[in-house]
Amino acid sequence: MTDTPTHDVAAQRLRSIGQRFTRGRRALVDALDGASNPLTVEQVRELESSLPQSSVYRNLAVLEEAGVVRRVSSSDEFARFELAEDLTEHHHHLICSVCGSVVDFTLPDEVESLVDGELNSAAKRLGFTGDHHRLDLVGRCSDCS
Amino acid sequence: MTDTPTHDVAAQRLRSIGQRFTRGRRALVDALDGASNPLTVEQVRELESSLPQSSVYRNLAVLEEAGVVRRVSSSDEFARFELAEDLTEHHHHLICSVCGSVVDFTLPDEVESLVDGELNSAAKRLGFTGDHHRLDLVGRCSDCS
DNA sequence: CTCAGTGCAAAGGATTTGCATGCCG
DNA sequence: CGGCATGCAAATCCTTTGCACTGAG
Repeated sequence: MTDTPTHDVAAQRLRSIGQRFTRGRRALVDALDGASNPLTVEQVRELESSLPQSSVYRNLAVLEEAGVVRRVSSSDEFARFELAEDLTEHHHHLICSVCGSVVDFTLPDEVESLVDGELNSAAKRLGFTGDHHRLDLVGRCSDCS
Repeated sequence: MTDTPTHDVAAQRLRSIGQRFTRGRRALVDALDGASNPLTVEQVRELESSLPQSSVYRNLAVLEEAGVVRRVSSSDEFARFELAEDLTEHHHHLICSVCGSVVDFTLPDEVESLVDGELNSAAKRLGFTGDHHRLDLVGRCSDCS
């Protein structure tokens, strides 16, 4: 078991910060890898046979630090997590302002390039060092319309 | 006193949801109006002679519901607030991933239109009703570089 | 053996809420 | 007067942390 490319990368990045790729962390990566949207801590725990929440929080923090996982903010009070973009694909989020649900979508490459160019020039102007952009559409999902 | 256009709009929107434009709420609007960036609750309280925090939270919630104020999420655990965009100007945020500070900036109109078009077509495709977009650049501010 | 990882339970901290008082309409 | 707004303090609830235990190397 293991040895999907995602597992390999996760293992390597963890190792590079002196951390192991344990069973619990594998479970987290698998849950996020299998989901098509960012997951809350509770959603992860439902998917992965009730891991203790403290371990989920702790390991998500470790995975985030290793650059395997990214924290996503929505409109509700729950933190959500997804795999880092270089393990998936650059994408954006539709965020429901009523229920907080988050759905992924992508944009054409030309649009991405244009946006990146504009953002970087704005950043430079303001003495900011850009890392990545965050482009979301806030509205209502089909359930909450 | 009062009767800046912003005050008028705020008063009207509050009235439309059956709420008053009280002194405390005026203070919040003034604080946000005077700032060039989104403010945390504590920052608001420093600016406006120590309003009680419960009132700040409660009134920001009311103002948000009235469409006068918008909640902004950063990379830290503090909620930040700014005036609604139609009371200011459409803009974006540079978010420092280290200290959580948020700085406003704008993009050329052509870019905005293009992005909106793309987002709306994606939203339609997914049964989502778009309201507004959120385009931020995450990186490091000059202090945290 | 050693030390990171785990899990439980308790603590932390931003935010919310209950309730008595005060003020605007 | 009547009801919304206020302010204090206490409660909430997501998240973090302390500590003893377990397991991999």
